[in-house]
Amino acid sequence: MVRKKEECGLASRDKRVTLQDVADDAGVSRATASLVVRGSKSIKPSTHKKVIESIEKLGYVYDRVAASFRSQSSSTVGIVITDFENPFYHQMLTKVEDMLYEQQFTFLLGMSSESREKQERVLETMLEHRVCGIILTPVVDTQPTLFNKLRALQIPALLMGREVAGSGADYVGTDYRLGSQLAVRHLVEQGHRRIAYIGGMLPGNTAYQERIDGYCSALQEYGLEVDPKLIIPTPLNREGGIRAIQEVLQLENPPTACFCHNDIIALGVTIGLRLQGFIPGEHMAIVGFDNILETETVEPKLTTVSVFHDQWGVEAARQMLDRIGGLQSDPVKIIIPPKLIVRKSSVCFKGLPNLKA
Amino acid sequence: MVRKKEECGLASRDKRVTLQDVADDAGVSRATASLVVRGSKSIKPSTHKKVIESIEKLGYVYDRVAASFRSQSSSTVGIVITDFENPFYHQMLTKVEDMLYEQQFTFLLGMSSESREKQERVLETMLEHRVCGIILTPVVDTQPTLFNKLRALQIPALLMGREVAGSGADYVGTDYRLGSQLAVRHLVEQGHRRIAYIGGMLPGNTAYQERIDGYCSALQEYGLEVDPKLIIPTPLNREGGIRAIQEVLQLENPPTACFCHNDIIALGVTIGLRLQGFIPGEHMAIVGFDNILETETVEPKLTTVSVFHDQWGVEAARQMLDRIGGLQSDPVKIIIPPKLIVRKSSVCFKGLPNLKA
DNA sequence: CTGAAAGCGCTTACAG
DNA sequence: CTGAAAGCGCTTACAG
Repeated sequence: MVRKKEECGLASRDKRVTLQDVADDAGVSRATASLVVRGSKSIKPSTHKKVIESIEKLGYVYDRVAASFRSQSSSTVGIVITDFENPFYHQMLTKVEDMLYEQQFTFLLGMSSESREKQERVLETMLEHRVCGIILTPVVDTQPTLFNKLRALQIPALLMGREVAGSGADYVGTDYRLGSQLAVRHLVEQGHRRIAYIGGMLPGNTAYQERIDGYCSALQEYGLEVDPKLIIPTPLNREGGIRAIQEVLQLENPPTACFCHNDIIALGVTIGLRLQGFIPGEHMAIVGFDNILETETVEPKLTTVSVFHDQWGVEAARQMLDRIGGLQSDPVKIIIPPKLIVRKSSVCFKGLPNLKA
Repeated sequence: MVRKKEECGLASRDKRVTLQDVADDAGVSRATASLVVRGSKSIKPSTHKKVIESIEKLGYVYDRVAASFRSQSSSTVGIVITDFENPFYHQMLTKVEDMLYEQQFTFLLGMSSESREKQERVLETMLEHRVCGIILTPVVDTQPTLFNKLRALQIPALLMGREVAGSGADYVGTDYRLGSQLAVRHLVEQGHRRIAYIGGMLPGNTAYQERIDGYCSALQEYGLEVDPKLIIPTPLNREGGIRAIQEVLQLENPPTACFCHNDIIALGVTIGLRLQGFIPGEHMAIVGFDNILETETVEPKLTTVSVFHDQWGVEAARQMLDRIGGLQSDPVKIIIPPKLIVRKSSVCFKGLPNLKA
């Protein structure tokens, strides 16, 4: 028996089922089928049913690429993070995913690895994919010109945690200055007079600068002097904390408390103290920043400043959805207030043993 | 002065610059411009230069949606994970992102939250977006029928860490059975005779079942009996570890060592021991599974089974790229051999103090 | 190496 | 509520 090519099993399997096929099968027009697929209310129930049945029968898969293309719209949001290791992103991404998903949006994820060049290329790729919005944790030295193209294409952008002056983008973050003040005030109230700041110092980056400001101003509130020797720059990871505390312990006149840039560093400080034979908390008070999960399970539990990263995700998604919905306004700054979480690491201090022994 | 609408600033800003605009500006045809954009070798350098200049001048952004649509191809891979909290994913995603990015692929990320229904909907959305491949960590009770549609559409799928019998998908994982054997043998060699297994027991899931098998068979190698009371099911998180060790410590005849389903549970066990006044490692030997970063900074450092999750990412990306490239073959199983990493938590045992005191 | 024409699978007015 | 026609911005043969 001779078959025409279109009737061959192989040929038909290679061919995608289209809305036209569904319409033919259901005995309606393509336009009608399209309305059914998109859940229009103005379709007779009996017609709706027929079309749905044909869709199931034929295994039709809606082609969003074609739909986006035709309507020149998009349901894809681009999210660019610096890396996957930082626990900060997990709560944030979980919330953002949840909320965007609810509204039928999908997201493209990119990673900048703290490289300005990679960030630029990732962003360009996302524009090529016609995302309808971008949520970005900018790398440290991001220039405002990065956002020129986004503005020209009228694609809303939202920055997370790090501001870029002149970007014209919305911003979600916290008041790092206040957070640092809360931490340092608490330590002073606990009786500490010499308090180290352990963390990065990247000039021009607000998230860094504000912490230092808060640290200094809180000390000054109590008439305490800022000793530059107690400001210890270090890489923002566990190792950085371990190395920094070794440095601290060798100072002429060591501090009795450490306020750390983030929890990861504070955990490094905890480890580092043990490595040197000290008891974290008892010999040296410690306060972190972020309130990651590990702060509750480390011994001693870590006092920290919670910045509610899950809330950042909620606000970022909400604001982005508003912008995608067409909201026109000047750039918005959403600041989630930080809160001090007091745990054992800052309230069990017994004094430093003689270091020079 | 009367202007035609097309000449208005506003109208032209709303209109996307197309390849035709670039071609017009450069004085070539659209086909030529298309070749330049896609980096064809068969274009005169002078023509290439003219087109590139026009692209920059006009701020042209390549429209991948249109290109994908026309060529009926795709450069987007879908990745579905169960959640963002598990550190397992971080190394894996980092490698996958890197390698796909090198090859000009982008990825859509979805989260199943261990819900079968959500997993199904996320997958459907990805198909609608015409991904060219799917990398999936399936939820525990995933049915092989989930993959029928993928097969019909000839979209390659790859499973990470959990097999689904009959799925027809490629698989990247480790030998959980061997990993458990390595851990338990080590504990027996250290003199332990009563060794608990703390972790989930989800029947039908190979990643779980294989661990139990390895645990039992290693004990039997040494002629030790398997005591069902020492197999403690618990949620796969820190709290689960904390609660499980409390249970263990109340047993009539408690074990002297715990082999844990993963590092997070082992960290919970460590915390739990301290909470009860015991010294982890000295009073109870502990071995984890995964080799996450935290195992090196906890006190005592955690002995664990490394399964090289970064290597999973490399292999998954490589295999997926092969499939996307058209590789036809039966489903492949890529097994990364596990390795025991001995640290302090399993080699400083001094014996359990009298529990019933 | 370049140009003219067709078409990917939808959505969008516009009639009926 | 339904149908016929146009077109989104590219790529793909096919001639020249």
